[in-house]
Formats: sequence, C-alpha cells, structure tokens
Amino acid sequence: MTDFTGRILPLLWRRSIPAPDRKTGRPARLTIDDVVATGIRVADREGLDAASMARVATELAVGTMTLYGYVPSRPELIDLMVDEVLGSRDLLPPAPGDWRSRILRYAESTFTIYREHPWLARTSQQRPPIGPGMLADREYVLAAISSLGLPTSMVNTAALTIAAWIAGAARNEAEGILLRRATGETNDDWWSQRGELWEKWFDVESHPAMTALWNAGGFTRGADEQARDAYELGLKLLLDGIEAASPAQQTSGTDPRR
Amino acid sequence: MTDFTGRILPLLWRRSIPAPDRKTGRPARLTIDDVVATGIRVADREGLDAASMARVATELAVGTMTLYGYVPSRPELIDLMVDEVLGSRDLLPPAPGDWRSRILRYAESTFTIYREHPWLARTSQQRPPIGPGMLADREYVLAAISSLGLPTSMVNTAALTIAAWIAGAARNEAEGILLRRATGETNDDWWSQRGELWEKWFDVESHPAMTALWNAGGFTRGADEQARDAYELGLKLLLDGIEAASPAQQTSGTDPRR
DNA sequence: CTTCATTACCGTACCCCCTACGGAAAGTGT
DNA sequence: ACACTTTCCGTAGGGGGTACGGTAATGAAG
Repeated sequence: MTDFTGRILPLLWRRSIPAPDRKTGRPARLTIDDVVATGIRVADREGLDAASMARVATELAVGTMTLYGYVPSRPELIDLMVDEVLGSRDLLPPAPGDWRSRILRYAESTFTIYREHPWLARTSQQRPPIGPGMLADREYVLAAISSLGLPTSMVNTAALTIAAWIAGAARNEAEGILLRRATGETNDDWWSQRGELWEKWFDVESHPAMTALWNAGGFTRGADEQARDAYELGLKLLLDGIEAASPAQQTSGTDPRR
Repeated sequence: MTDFTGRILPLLWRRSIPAPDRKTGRPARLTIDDVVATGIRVADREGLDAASMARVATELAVGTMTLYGYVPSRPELIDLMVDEVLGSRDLLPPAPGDWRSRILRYAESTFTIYREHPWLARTSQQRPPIGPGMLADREYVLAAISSLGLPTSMVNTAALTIAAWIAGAARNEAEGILLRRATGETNDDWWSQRGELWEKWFDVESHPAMTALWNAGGFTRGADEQARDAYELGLKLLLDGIEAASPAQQTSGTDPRR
C-alpha cells in the first residue's frame, strides 16, 4: 500500500496530482475521499470523538485496519477532514463590493461552516493543515484586506486580527452547539439553572461590580445574545480601526449597517 | 462516601462551606484539594490527557477507583482544576490606575496562567465552571469596564469583547506551547518545514493576493511574531473603540504605549 | 474487649480507543 | 498455473473511564 513517511501534504494536495493508476495487485475498495467524507459525516452527526477509526471503518463496511491503508493515522484523517471542509466554501470568485462587505461575506461563510461542522471547534488553530482549502481561506481574507492599501507590514497583521476574531466567535457558537447536543440543554437553560444556586453561594460583598450591574439590569439578555452582541461590537471596532489606518478610504461616511 | 447527585457546585464552592466533620467511619486518606492539585500538577507537566484518573491516582499512591470517592467523574475533576487555576490569580485588590492599565494587568495575568497551565487551552469556554475563581475573573473585568461610565446595556458586552480577545490570544499561545512539547518543534520550525514544499504544490495563479504580499516581503516575520502583532493590534483597536464610546474619558490624549 | 455501624478503599470486569504486525485474499501479467 | 503486487483485516497489546461489590479501618456501644 501507499507508503506515508510522515508526510501528509501529498494527501492534502492529492487532487493536484495525477492518480498513480495502478494496473497490478488487488484493486482498492475505497478511495481516500470515501474515508474523509465518511469521517466528516459521522463527526457532523455525532461529534469528533464518534469519528473513531473503528466507527468510520464500520460505516464503510470494512475492517478497522483497512483505513490505515488510506491514511497514516487518525490525526491525519482529521487534518484531511478539516481541509476538505474549509475547501467546500464558496468564497471564490471574490464577492463584489468594498472590502467590508467582502469581510462580512467571509464571516457569514465561516459561521456557516462552523454551524454545519461544529467539531471544527475542537481542532487546533495553530498549525492547521496546509492544504488547498485552508490556503483558499487565507487568500480570500488577504485579497479583501489588500484592497485597502495598508502598509505592507500591516496587511497580514490586519488579516490575522480579523480572521482570529471571526473564527473565535464561530468556534464559540459551535462549542455551544456541541454542548447542547451532548447535554440536551441550551446555554440559556444551563445558565438559568445555575442562577437558582447563585443565592446560595454568591458572595455579594466580594463582587460589587457584578452586583451593581445586575441590579441595574445589565444581565437581562441571554448568554447567546450577549455573545452575539460582543462579536458584533468587536467586529465593528476592528473593521473601523483598520479602515481608519488605511491611507485611502474608498467608502466615506459611517457604515450603513446598524 | 459523599453522594454527588449530578451537582458539582458544592465541590466548586467547598471552601465557603464548613467541613462536615465526620466522627464515625474510616478516615479519608486524601482531600479533594489533594486530588485537584495533583491533577493540575500532572497536567502542567504532561498535558491534560496525561491527567487521567489512573495516573492521578498512581501519583497519590492510591487505587484508581478511590478518586471516585472525591470527585463524581473526570469532567468534574477538570472543572475543579480550571476553577482552581483561575482562582490562583492575584487580581485583587484591583490594580490602581485607569481602566486601561487595569485591563493590561488582566491581560498579563491571563497570559501568565495560560503559560503556566497550557492545558487550559483545551477546556471549554462556553459553560465554564461557575466557581469562585471564574467569578473573581469576571468581577475584575467588569469592575475595570464599569469605571468608564458606558451605558448599562453596553458594559457586559464590552467586557465580554475584551475578555474574549485576550483569552483567544492566550489560548493560541498555549496551544503553541502544547504543540511544541508534543512534537518537539516550534511553530516556526514547523512552518519553515512546510515552506520547502510550497514550491511543489502551491499554485501561484489561484493565490494572487498571497503571492503579491509574499513578493512584497509581507511574510518575513515569524508565525509567533505575527500572532503577537495581531493580538496587540486587536487589543489596541478594541480598547480605543470602547474608550471612544464612553461619555467621560478620564484619560485624554493617546495611549503612551507604542 | 468485642461487636456493630459507618465510611473509605480499591480489585475486577466491561467497553471503547488506537495501531503494529503479519498472514490471507484478490487482482494482473506471463 | 504461477509469480508478483497490492490490498484487506484478524489478532493482540497498551490506554482510558467507570459500575459493582467486597474489604478494610475507624469510633461508638455494649
């Protein structure tokens, strides 16, 4: 079978390479894409942990060890799943309009994939799989930022800032979805259940700011709404600040949304 | 032994409650604090996965199942570890100075605990353990924001925004530490290893913005430096934006740092 | 001092996971 | 029919979490 010597890149970029087209030997029953797609399907429905080697193999009606002929090990399978999902976004061709609406489209798309594949929230951001999907993602953000005319040294910084904010919010939402599935209660259910016990242990004396804000009605919105508010505030501040740092503002006036 | 009926709050708040002081029966060899402290110690040194029930028990020279007399199950142990660590910060009494320096102190402190306990990056942000440590954390941020005089409806939103940005950056850094430990290579090592293969698979045509930025020297800084730059840019923009939204600016002029 | 009630300790067993190894199986070409 | 190549996968070994039920250690009562 294929010899993976610690390298996952040929697998990530397998579609850029002509298939080896073997003539001899026992024909394979599956393709890598079958394995990756099944992993994604199981993870979508039952979470990342459920997408075990044994489970994916069973789903494909194949022995567990057969998968190791397609993929070096489970971590690599997960990398392939991540890149596959990132590559499934319809970001290209670049959205028309100014940079802001392009970023907003990116944000929408990011939230969408995290909602469809909430297990993404449990994969590492550092050292992502360097495959076509992930690069297309970066390219889109960089293209949007580049149109601003920022100094070169700031372009990637600004892109990382915006992407990190959006991904963080999407991950938080996805984490909430996972927890709702796992526990059967929503975030708001959960917080209000604890609310009952606040009376019992919460020490008013040592939490004056929190108490004051509570009494002033500063906690009336639900947890999910608060998270949304924070996301939108942060995004607005970051976009405004970056736009203000650019020499030539193409859009004048304040942003019409909100 | 103690009967946990699905409730972890009494464990989190155990220090606010007088010990039951049993007179009869076999005396316990351990305390919950022993178990939690050992869990933290193991996780600090070898990662969250290493802090298994079996391992923590061995460390305490006790049978695995003995731990279940102190803690309902492993997830609860981890919650207790998280709250313990959050509570170990020296945030109180509130730092002197304006709100900005208070937030910067919070940020420093957050980075410190994530560096000392990088496994925190692998614990959920949504639905954190509602214990004394986590509440003290929130209280500090709310107190700092409150001094700004923002409209009530915006206080918690601003606090969440800032806390989320800081925690996200601290988590990213911590994730890097975990990966360095696990793989033995730094982030920059890792990226430069991949760099060799860019020539092989990267398609210049479909990544014009990235290619242009590369040629302009926009990727000369290392991955960790880029992440730091992005963190600092984001923090500055968020703080500036929030300050600008407050009616009474106590500090006038631009911020002296940078 | 014995016995009992109470509490804590923990060995065993079951189920699930990942994966190294090596032999069996299923094709092609001769 | 045979060799050759490639794929399939059973077995086994090392982890992990935790339910169950028996055993050990104490204070109190007799």
